[in-house]
Amino acid sequence: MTDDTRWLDTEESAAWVRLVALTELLPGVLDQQLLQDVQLTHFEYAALMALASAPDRTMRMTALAARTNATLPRLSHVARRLEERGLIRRFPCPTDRRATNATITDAGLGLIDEAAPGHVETVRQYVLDALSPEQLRQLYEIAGAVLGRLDPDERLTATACQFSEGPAIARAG
Amino acid sequence: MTDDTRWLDTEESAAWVRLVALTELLPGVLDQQLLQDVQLTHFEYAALMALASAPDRTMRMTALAARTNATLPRLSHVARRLEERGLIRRFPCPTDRRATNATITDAGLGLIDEAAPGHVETVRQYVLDALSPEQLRQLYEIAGAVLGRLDPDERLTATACQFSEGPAIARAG
DNA sequence: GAAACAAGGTTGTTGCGACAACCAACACGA
DNA sequence: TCGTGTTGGTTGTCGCAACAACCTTGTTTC
Repeated sequence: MTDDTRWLDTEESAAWVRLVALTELLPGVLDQQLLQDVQLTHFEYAALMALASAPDRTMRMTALAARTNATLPRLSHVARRLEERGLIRRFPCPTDRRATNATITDAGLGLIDEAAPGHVETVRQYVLDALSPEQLRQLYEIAGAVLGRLDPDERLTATACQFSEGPAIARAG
Repeated sequence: MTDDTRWLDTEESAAWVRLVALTELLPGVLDQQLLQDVQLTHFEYAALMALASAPDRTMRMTALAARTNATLPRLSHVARRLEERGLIRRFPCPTDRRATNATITDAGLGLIDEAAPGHVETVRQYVLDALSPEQLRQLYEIAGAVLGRLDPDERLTATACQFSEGPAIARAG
C-alpha cells in the first residue's frame, strides 16, 4: 500500500491547529455564560431563539431539529425539559396528526430577553471585538466557504433576525 | 434599568451565525470519521498525537490535560480507556510520586498512523480545500486573534509537529 | 380499501463530560 | 517533626447526547 496522502504544510497545519482550538473552546464559553445567567445551554438558547424568530413563534419539531442541527430524539428530550420549565409549549399539529408543534411561551421570551445582553456581551468580548471590520468580512467569507462543505443545504444558516433588533418579546410577539 | 447593550449589526450577526454553525458542525465531522475508521474520538486522537509528539513520547497527566483542554478527571477517564486498549501506558513519575506519566505505546503509534491519512483527508475535504491560500492566512490571523481572548496562555496551540511530516512512529519513536 | 412502506415523535439504554469528594504526596513554617 | 495547606490524580454521581427500538399517523399501490 502506497501512501499518497497529501500531508499538511506548515501554513495549513498552523491554521488548522488554531481552528481546532477555537472550535474546542468557544462552545464552553458560550455554555458557561448562559448556564450561569439563565440556566440554559447554548443549544437550548438557540432553540428558543429559533422559535422566537419563527412565524407565530411556532415550529414543527422536525423543522426545529434541522434548524438547530439536532437529532429528533435529542430535541424531544430538550423540548420536554424546556416544557417542564414553562419556556415552551407543545401541541399536536392540527393538519398532520403525526406532527408536534412547539411554541415559545411569554416566559420563554422573557428569559431570552434576560439572557440576550449577557450573551451578546460574551460574543463581543471573546470574538467580535478581537476582529477588525476587514477580518469580520473575511470570517464571513471563510466560514461560508467551509459551511458549503459542512452544511450544503444551509440548514443551520437559514436564519431569521438574530441580534440586530430589539427585545425578542417585541420582535416576535 | 437602561439597556445599553450594543446589539450586533447585520454584518456582525451574519459572521457570528456562520461561526457558530461551523463550531457546531465541525466536531461532529471529525469525531465521525475517526470513530468509524479507528474507534477514536477526536479528543482521544488529539491526546495520542500530543503524546506522540512529546519527548520520550511521555507527558505528565496535568501537562496533557492542559494541552488538550481537558479537566483532570476527564483525562483520567479517557486515559483509563486508552490504557485498557493498550494504546497508552501509565506509570508513577519517579521524581514526584504524586504525579503520573503517560506514554503512548507502539500500538498507539500504529493506530494514529493508521488514522492519520483519513483524518487529513477529512480536514482537506471539509475545510482546507474550500479555502484559497489567501483565506488560509486570514483564517490563521483571525483564529489567532480570537484565541488571544479564549486561550491567552496559548495552552492549546503550544503544539509540536502536527501533520507536516511522515508517520508518527518514525517521527516520535 | 387493505397491505406495505414512509414520515413524525417519544421512550429506553449506553457512553461520555462536568462537578464534587476523596486520597496520597509534596512544601513550608514554627 | 509536626501541622497546615497545596498539588496531582482517581473515583463516584449526575446530566446530556447518540443510537436503537417502538408507536402512531400518512401515503402509496394494487
